[in-house]
Amino acid sequence: MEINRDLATWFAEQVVDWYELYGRKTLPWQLAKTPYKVWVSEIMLQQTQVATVIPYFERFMHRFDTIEELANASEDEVLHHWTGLGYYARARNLHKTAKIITEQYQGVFPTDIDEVIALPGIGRSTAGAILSLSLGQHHPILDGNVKRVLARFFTVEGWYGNKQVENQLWQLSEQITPKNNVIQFNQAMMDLGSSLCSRSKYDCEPCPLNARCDALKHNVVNVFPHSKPKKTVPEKSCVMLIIHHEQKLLLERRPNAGIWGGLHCFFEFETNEQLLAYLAQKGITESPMYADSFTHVFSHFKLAITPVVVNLSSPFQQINDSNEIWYDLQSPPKVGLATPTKKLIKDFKKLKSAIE
DNA sequence: AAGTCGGGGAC
DNA sequence: GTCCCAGACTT
Repeated sequence: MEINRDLATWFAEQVVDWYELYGRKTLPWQLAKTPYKVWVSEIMLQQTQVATVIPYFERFMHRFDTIEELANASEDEVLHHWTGLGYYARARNLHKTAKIITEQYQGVFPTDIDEVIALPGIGRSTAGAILSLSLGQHHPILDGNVKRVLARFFTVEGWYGNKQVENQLWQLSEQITPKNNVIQFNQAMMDLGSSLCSRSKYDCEPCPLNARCDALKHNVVNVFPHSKPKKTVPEKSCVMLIIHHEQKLLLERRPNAGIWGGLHCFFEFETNEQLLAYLAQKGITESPMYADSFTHVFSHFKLAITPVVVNLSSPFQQINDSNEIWYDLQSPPKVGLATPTKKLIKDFKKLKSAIE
């Protein structure tokens, strides 16, 4: 879709002028801006709202104040600072990339867009955001906010999870992004998308683009962007084994591939029979105690979890699996925890007294 | 092109 | 309850 040049110029001017008056300028990653800060913020902000990110960002930057500091940390500690944010591959890729930058770029964040896109966890939009926002380089971006503004302004049909639709939106973003004032423009598009042009609570009256917005003109703002075709989410169930001995709980580190990759969790079994077989195989004779199950909800399925507590009278002689740790309730180790694990640890005393 | 990967906030 | 959010990666 080819955009009229005058329209593109007008669009950019409107957006930049609006930013000067109403845009966000004092978010934690906007103060004393560096590529490192913008990079960390962009990764945290993937599929995650600004308000949720802010406290995580502050803690993360306080602990890892340079790329080198991050590169030298253990993956467990990085995941520890990510606990509760979700999409844990983001944290592992962030750590991996910090090592690459330290080793291959002398600790300096690369400034070539193709080199940046080649880094783990950074795609075209995030790379464009980092280099434009921190260094003023001329790159278009296409996050959820920009997609929504463009889909409405140009009434782009179809769900933008679809590749065809996304390509079309990229072409629009390329044409609309101005050579001058890229920093203000890109930031403004995200601000606009998350405020006046939000999905449900949009407010067109004060919008700087309302004079020429196609969706507004045809009174169809509410149906753009077209939403994702829905389907029912599957429900699964599992049993989580909490092995307990003298204020210590046994956890295992999960493989990086799959759900909760790299995080520490209780032993998870699909069925109670599998759990009992495991106890028998380990020679554990103390009887398991069953607590009330609860449901943990993911984007793509639900998981009904039944906690099972076993009080060991004497601990295993040795832990021969390096992925297993005794989690000391008195002095908790800094490792990544899945949210249900964190909840179970927090509620452990209550849980225990309820079933004994 | 479709599926995977989280958790929380808004409604 | 539903939907969505400053997406990237695997298959």
